[in-house]
Amino acid sequence: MTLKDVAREAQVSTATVSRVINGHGNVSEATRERILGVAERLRYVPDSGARSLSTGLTHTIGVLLPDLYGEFFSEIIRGIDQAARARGLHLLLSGVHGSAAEAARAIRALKGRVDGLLIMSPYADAAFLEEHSAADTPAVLMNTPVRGYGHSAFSIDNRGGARVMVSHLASVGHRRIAFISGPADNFDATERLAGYHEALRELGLEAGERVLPGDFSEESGYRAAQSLLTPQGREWPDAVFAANDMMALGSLFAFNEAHVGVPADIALAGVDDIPMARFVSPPLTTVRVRMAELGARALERLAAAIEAPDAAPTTTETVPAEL
Amino acid sequence: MTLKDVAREAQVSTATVSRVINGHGNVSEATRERILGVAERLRYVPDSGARSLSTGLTHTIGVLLPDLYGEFFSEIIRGIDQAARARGLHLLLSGVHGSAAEAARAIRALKGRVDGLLIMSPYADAAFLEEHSAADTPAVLMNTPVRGYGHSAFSIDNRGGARVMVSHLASVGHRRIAFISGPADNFDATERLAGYHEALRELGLEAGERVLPGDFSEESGYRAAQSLLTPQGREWPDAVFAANDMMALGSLFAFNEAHVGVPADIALAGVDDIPMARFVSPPLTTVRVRMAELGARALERLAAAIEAPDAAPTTTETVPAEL
DNA sequence: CGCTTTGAGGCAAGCGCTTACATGTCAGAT
DNA sequence: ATCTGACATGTAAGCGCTTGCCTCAAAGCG
Repeated sequence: MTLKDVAREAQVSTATVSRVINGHGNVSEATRERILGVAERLRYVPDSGARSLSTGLTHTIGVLLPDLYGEFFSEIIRGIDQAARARGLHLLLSGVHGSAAEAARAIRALKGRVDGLLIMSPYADAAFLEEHSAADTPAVLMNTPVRGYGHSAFSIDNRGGARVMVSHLASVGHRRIAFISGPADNFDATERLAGYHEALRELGLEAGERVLPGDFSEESGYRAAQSLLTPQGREWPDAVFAANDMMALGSLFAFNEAHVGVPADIALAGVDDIPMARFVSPPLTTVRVRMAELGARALERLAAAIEAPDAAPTTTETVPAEL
Repeated sequence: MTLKDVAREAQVSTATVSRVINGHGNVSEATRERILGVAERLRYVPDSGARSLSTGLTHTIGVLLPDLYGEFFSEIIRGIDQAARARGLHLLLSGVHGSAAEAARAIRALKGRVDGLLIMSPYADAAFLEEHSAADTPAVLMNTPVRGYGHSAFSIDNRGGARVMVSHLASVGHRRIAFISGPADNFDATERLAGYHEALRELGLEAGERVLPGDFSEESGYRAAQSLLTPQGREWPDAVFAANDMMALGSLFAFNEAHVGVPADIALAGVDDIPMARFVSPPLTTVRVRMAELGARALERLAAAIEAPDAAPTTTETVPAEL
């Protein structure tokens, strides 16, 4: 079952068998076929582990993701897998839940198993990688707060997406646009909030600014909407823009309960384009993020970096489309 | 950066360093600490690839999944990952879309990289594994049509789930229960249909039997429901049981459009417990399948088989719960 | 006809690590 | 004072594969 067995059986040296298996030249057609025959008969399958040791190439890339929940991640993984398959690469998947220490351990455990790293983790900044990953292991960061520093990074254009949505709401006539924010320690959330602020400023709509607290949960969206409806002397906004779809859904339920018409009385928008957004009535206006594309592009970039470790590392952004 | 470097620097043989790194005894406390110090200073990280070669253990298991779409798979992966993490195992993920040949290639490419295989694929029957996978590589099948034959297998209890749902519908008084079936070549779909038939027979409700064609798409559920409503001389059923939630949703829209009250005029049920089922109004009655649990249990079983290749292989089923 | 090419294939040195076995030491035991 | 272990290390043989370099003979050359 090893190279050596095939060599013995075919009466040649292991070198020749190796050449045949790898399609390197300098083997006569006759022996070539004999060896192929023997290999077939013996059901020889090369041991990729051993091959990796001697070539230094694993054709595998390590993927570190913070959590494996939901549509969001399955989309990323799908994109990565698709691109990897096209390039003949394998994926070593690692969910990193906890601390930076756990992330570090995960990265170290990958030494010698992967040719490169695809990382989405709050801890993965340049210093962290410098510290825990071999210098010669290319890495691409996904959706990370930090930029540049010798590693490529792909991020969702949260800020831009939020601005596009605000512009859209403004363009259909809304002036007082409220925002339901996400967790303050969440990168996506703060970026979306920043985009909201920027857009208001640009459009001169600061007067209608109103930010309600939220934590990405449906529940928090529900509460935020309710707080909006209590007659506190302040007028209702024309539109409510939630930092994610779940909160938008929560708001929708609150509005429904209060018999506030959407979009008749108040417009409602979210971010994420979760499948559900399409199915509620009225369908939610939402910003789509093409996660699969993000994953695929990150993989492509990594693959390129592996093949030619001299291409300039850039920070690029995935552009979200309005839905 | 290799064992040898550490050995040289610490003025000992590689054997001793190896012993220290792996915590094998017979090393004096003094050298032990010296070596640890040097390793730290040199930022030595063992090459797991090389280690695998010489120990024959990779601490990695290969996961073959047919498709990487949606909640369904992210749940399976989450369950697997969780169990793997608990056991210190890594996951080599491989999406297999196309033919049996592709699946075979994927399996062979894993030779020497994994200690075991977790497979969900229509092609993966015993003969297939026999043919393409090394005899000494344990494998566990998930949700596969074929049973036993020396490999453990975990399946969703589609049949039982369907029966439970039919019983439930019957117990709340429905007598004429229609079924919207899934693709005829889909294992899950045919099992659910079989469960439906069985339950009707057991309950003596064959008279109300009615099977409508569907293909798991929302669209097909919509059409099925419409076909039910056209006055063809036949009475409406009391209840409609769709082979999956998407079709149930489609039906729901059709009923809403036709101003047929759910559940007032007709009951509606599905299978899968997709998140959306909770959010439509009225919430769908649905059968839940704990995919994460399935994945986790399959991984556990595989891990056990790797550690002790002599445990009896069994075919077990995941039990779905009514929601 | 002697000499350089060239194609086919073998030799053997790794890749980085583990581990059975051998060696050397020193503290008791006799 | 000699012997016997127990303990701390070193030696070296792999694990399965790749590859630079070398050999050998047949073919091409003037």
